[in-house]
Amino acid sequence: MTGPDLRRGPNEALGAAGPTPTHRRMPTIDDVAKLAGVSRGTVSRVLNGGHYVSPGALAAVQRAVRDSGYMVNASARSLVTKRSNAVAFVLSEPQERLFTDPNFSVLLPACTQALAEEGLSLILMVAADEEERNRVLHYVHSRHVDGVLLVSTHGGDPVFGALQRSQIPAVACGRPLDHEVTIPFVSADDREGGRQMTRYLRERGHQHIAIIGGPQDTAGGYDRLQGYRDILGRRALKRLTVCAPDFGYEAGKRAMRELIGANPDIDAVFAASDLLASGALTTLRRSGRRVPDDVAVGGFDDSSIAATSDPPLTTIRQPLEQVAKEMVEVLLALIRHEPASSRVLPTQLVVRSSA
Amino acid sequence: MTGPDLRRGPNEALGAAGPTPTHRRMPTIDDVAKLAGVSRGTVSRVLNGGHYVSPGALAAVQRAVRDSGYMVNASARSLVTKRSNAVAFVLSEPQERLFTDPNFSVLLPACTQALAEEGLSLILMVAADEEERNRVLHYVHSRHVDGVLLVSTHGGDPVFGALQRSQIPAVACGRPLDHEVTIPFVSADDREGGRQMTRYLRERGHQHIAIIGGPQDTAGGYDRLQGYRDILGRRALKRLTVCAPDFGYEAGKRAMRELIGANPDIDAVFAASDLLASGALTTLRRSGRRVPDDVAVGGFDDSSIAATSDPPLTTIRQPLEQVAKEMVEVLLALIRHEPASSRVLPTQLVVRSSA
DNA sequence: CAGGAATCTGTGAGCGGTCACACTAACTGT
DNA sequence: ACAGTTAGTGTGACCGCTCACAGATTCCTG
Repeated sequence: MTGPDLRRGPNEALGAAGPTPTHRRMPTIDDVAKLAGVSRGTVSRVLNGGHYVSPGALAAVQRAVRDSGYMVNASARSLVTKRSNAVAFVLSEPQERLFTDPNFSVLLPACTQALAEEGLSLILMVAADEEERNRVLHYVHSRHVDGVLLVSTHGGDPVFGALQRSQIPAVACGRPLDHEVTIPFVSADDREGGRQMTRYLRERGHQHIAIIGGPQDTAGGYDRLQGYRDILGRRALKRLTVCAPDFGYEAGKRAMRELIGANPDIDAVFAASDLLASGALTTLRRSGRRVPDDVAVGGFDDSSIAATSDPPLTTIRQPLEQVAKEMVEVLLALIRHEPASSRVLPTQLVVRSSA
Repeated sequence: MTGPDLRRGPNEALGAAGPTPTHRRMPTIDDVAKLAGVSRGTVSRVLNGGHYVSPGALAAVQRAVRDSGYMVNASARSLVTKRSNAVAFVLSEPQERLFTDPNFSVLLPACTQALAEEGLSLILMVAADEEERNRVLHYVHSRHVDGVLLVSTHGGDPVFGALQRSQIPAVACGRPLDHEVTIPFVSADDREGGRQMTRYLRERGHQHIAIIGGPQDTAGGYDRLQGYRDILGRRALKRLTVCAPDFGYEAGKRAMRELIGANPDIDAVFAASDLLASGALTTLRRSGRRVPDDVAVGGFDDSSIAATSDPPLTTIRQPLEQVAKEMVEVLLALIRHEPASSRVLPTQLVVRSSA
């Protein structure tokens, strides 16, 4: 005997913006069942694919759902299915990165998008310091989320190990440098990208091709430099190489200053990121050199600033939207206990005016 | 890598992946209770503040929690408390904005941070088109989240109305232009900011101060232009005013071209965003004008590009970290059914080299 | 036309917490 | 001494859903 809907306020306001003082109780699956004249089970079946439901019941339930404005209660469902339909996007980096690195600004919405298409939502977490890292780990471990998308460039990040130990489905963005880490990853082919740009600069006839490498404790920084060396071999002199401590604009300015100081007849520079390249551009302009006439500049990422810098940057395109999509794919496979492995996506040379 | 695939049956049914066989069952509150030799209720009390618990029981429970690796199940808790401890960050804008607008890159992590400090997590949602908007609304309405942080600049956004009708706690970033909208908001004082910059340019002795206004269907675009007019009054000639269709770089380039076409003796420009200013810079450089000697340029936002553009931009600082913090404050008040109202934060002139 | 398969439906038993309530025991004040 | 607090505890009733199972139809198919 299920009692009728008592103790609801007399307030029947529906669409109107009428001031409803107390929270109107949300209709439950039982309300819908009663309204449709069927059982809980049937409503549930309709809600989960509609298999084994007669056309009549289906229609009745759908109408009841519409009429009552019913929405399934996520907590109740998660409680029994043990699936939260949410994924954590963990940024295990100092805060500034989110501020400055344009790559996140495309990776993040792309992941949101790809997840949304699968009915999953993205929970953003930043793990800059020890305390935040613990909070994130605690959160993840208590099964708030079905999986983790991990963005951390620097090697030796403790989050990798912790995640790995806890058996939670996780995918990294970019190849983890730490060899102990077996979490699958998705990344662009940084090394080949480095080769592409270096090859291009050499083919354009440049004789003194310098490189502003990224931080060597990141896969991107390391691999791009390797690609450069793959092409130039021993011709890649020490004084043509500077490694920046980060991928940012200021670092690019400084590195470029160092380079022209050490080697004034440089006629080309490959910077390991667009931001570095943009900094290099500034230094070159201030030193009175014209780009690309005196010095050609190549970037990496094809981020938004590549097109808006002056001159627009010739760069290596990282297919970040694709990276996001595949990260989600791999994570989904992991969540479903299907086999999944790391993926490396091809890069592409984008020629603009700077080289 | 994971070992061979041991799934039973090739069933590919939707969501019908069986109960995960390998997962060892997470300890429940009953396990902890048994381990500590107390009842469920006592454990629950410990978990929720520890009031009315004897020191002995407290210690026993804490040890049991530690030993068993227990973590509370969020779904179970949410089911009864009706609180999800999550907040949606809804970006109701075309995708590109997240890509290009540097403001989001500071607002977003700042909100994440502020929420995390209150034990809330941030769920990122992008509502670019009709379909996505419905998905977001559906999500929010089904009480997945306790509240919504809404970022939408353009007036007439249907999300406002929908959110308002549904009685869900919500706070907007930036003043909604639509007068029907009563959702509280937090924003910088755009109008006063516009006055500050215009006043500064006038005080520096500039005679022909133009403005590149933002889109007039956004509060920022509209108010900054009003601020400019507050100072210049009728001296603000039509041919000194151009309104860009968005706050972006390209729009700035184009607008600047229009301005110098219509009025070659412009000696100062106030751009309604740093990105617009940056575009103006490019056009000015190409037209052979020096900044700030020939033309002074003022921006707005004090975003990351302000410091890295060439020359560095004199601009108006929006306290976005503060905006984020106060948005969370207001939202929290709303969630707790405490009174809360909109807040407008002061802006600040930041002098660099461009003006 | 019997009988097995396939379709459709309702029911009860949880999922893992919280919370109100009842109860005990020790501590008050008069 | 007795009632009245107050601290500390256990219990049962949910919260809203899914899922396995059993029962009831209908649909073949030999």
